[in-house]
Amino acid sequence: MAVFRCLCLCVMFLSCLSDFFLLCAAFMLSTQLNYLAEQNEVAPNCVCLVKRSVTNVLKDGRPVVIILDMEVVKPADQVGGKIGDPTPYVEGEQVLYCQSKAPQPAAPAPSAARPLQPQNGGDGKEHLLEILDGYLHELFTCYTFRARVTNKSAIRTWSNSRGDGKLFSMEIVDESGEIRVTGFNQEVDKFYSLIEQGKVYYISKGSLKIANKQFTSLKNDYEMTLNGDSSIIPCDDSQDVPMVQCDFVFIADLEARDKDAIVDVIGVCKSVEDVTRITTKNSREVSKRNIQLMDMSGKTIQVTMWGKEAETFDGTGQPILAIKGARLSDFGGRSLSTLYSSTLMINPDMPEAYKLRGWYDKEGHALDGQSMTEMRGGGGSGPTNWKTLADVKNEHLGHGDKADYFTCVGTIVYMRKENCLYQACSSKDCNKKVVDQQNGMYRCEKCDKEFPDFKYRLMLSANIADFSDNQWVTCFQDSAETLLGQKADYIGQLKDSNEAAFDEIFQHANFNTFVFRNRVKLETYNDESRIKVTVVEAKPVDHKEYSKRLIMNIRKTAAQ
DNA sequence: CCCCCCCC
Repeated sequence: MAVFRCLCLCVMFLSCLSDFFLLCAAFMLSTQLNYLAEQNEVAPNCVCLVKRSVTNVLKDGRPVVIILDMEVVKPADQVGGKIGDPTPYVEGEQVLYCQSKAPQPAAPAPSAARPLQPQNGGDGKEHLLEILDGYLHELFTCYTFRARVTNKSAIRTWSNSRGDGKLFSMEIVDESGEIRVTGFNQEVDKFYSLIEQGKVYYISKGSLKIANKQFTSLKNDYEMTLNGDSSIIPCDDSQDVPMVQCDFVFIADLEARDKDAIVDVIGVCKSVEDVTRITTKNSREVSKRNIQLMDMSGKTIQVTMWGKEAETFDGTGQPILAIKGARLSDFGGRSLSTLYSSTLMINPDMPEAYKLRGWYDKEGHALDGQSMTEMRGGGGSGPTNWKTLADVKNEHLGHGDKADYFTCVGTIVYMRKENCLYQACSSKDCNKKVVDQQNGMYRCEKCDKEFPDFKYRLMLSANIADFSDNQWVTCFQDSAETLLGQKADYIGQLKDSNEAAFDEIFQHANFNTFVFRNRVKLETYNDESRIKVTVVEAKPVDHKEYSKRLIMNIRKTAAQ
């Protein structure tokens, strides 16, 4: 079996080298072809047959073609100068470039074995496009790809007005690029069980169709459909066929991407939530797990994974996670969700993964990261949403339907001693304020009971400040005890017995600095709206982590 | 010829 190891791309390169209209700017011989240059076989105006090649696009749009296999069919000295009138390749003008426009209806395809002949006349370029287009279709129906299956879907059935059936799809990659391949009905029966993800196959005689970019992150304008003539044969000698190709987007850059974009991302799995079961709108039950992914931009984003992947995902040791083909959502600003078609790779053997691992173990681990996903109404597990007190006001946090949560570093500048303690129901788990019956009994409305005793609980109003602003906040029991450095019952005892010692606690606690996690919500009483900030948690400042975050922010500001 | 992809 003759095996041509190339995708459609090579047709363009045939044209670039052999036709009379187009001239590509940069060709490079791959190292195994160095001998051609060393033996002076490749010289200006020689005629070459390009058998295999890959292409890259430079930042300025110029294509660079790397030739993997090539034969000099006519030495330069037998050609006698330049042939025709080549013009520079202009982005977007060529059909056969892998990121180019869709093919027009195919012209009669020339034989793949026959060299492409130039046509005379002024409409040569358009005519050429038609011929090239024919070549493209020809390739798909004649040529054999030797490619690695990087993703294989489950078998799915459909039923709609146009009929019903079953299908599967897979993603394949070779040295020239990647493409999605779909098989329907009989092809499912014929090939599905043969295909193993990660393995290499000879795949031949597919049909060509235009890819719908809405559903794929693959870098190909085309897709292949298997048909009755198609064959798929396992390939044992497959070391040289590349692994999955990713085009990673920095997490920080996801801000600028469109909602619903399909993207490739890589990051450290910074934290993992427990798996949960949810019921969809179609009353289907599915497992779900959120993780926070962080990369070297110091940004984190929430990634939701589903089903078996959610159930089996193991985030211990904070692995590197690469996802090819995740969907960008605008939930919480920006978040990601995996699709059925996503490829998840844990600690993949990729340079990006090693770089991230090194960075994270050295410095990244100490960062909380700035999240692209703003969690609203989240309890304890969301990402840290660092804000200055000025940010809280400028960004109108808490003005939405649900409360907002933010974290700040704040210094206590004042605490109200008045009414900081209240007498609470003494029964376990009831913290309701009791009414002193003035007869030695305390009544709890919630429990609808009278008790001979009560417990002191704290509800402390504090004014905290950072460099940008200050803010009144309310602390309940645990956070108030943290701020005051004493237990509520002890503070209560002192209040009744030793006012000087009670005052001393407040003196001592003033001007201490904490990390505050806060809930903020607009509250309205007596037709007056004001922001109410409640401290959810107060903890000591981790100065090492705080310093690293400040340095990161300085770097970021300096880079702007 | 599918393209469903979930929940907050």
